[in-house]
Amino acid sequence: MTVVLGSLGLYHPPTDAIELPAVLHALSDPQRLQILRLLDAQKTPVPCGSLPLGISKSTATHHFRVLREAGLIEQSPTGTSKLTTLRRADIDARFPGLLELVLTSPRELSDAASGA
Amino acid sequence: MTVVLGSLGLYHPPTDAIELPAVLHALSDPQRLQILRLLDAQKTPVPCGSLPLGISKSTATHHFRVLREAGLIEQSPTGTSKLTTLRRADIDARFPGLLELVLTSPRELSDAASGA
DNA sequence: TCGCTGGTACGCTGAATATCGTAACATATT
DNA sequence: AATATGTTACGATATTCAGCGTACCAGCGA
Repeated sequence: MTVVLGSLGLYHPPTDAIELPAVLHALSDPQRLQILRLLDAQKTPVPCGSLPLGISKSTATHHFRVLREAGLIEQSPTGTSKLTTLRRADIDARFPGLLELVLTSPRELSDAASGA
Repeated sequence: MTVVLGSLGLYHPPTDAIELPAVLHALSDPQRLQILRLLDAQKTPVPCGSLPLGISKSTATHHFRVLREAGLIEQSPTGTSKLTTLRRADIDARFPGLLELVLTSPRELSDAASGA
């Protein structure tokens, strides 16, 4: 029996089911924060694999799933790849200002590098 | 400006060293979110143990430490207890709007907390 | 001094998670 | 059909973390 791989089973929480702890948890990982910033910078649907992340493909998949299940991104299968977009409107509707705040906040990496 | 709040041994990050991932991680736990909401409601320095949390003393200590080391609360030893306050001004200075947003966001956590 | 009380330190456990490599799968192209 | 590309599933590992109990420490009051 062949296992049905998830083309059809991509869970996206509806807007009003996006939960704060899950969102904050998803945002609390620097890697995922970076993904969101890249997505925001691109402002264009991109395949998962086209972002300059220094991690393996499986790890990337993991992070994208966390982001998707938290309601932060949308992934729509298109051809061989999966176009990923920020659910900006949904997040803004649910937690106004959060995304803006997180994307534009001081970059912890540069702060740490400056020798605090 | 290395301002050490509180007294010896209790680490409090200076305002400009409060880091986003740490803050978001601290906020991503419903229990800790609840603590912050209670602190915000009290608006008065309270001993750690005087909040109606359904957890053990050691667990409470753990959560308070996470919050303190993330820069979200200040704990100053006073007599036998430790007065705890929200570092509202510091958090607002560093991440404007975040605290307000988190404290006033939809309370889906009451559902989760009632079952556990 | 002796207790009482608020809080911490330590050790532990079970669960979650960040990471990887490898294998498998879906779609498009040849 | 065969292949190439993009992504996911699976299995494994190491780390983190929430939670607890117990023992302990620091002040305060008797």
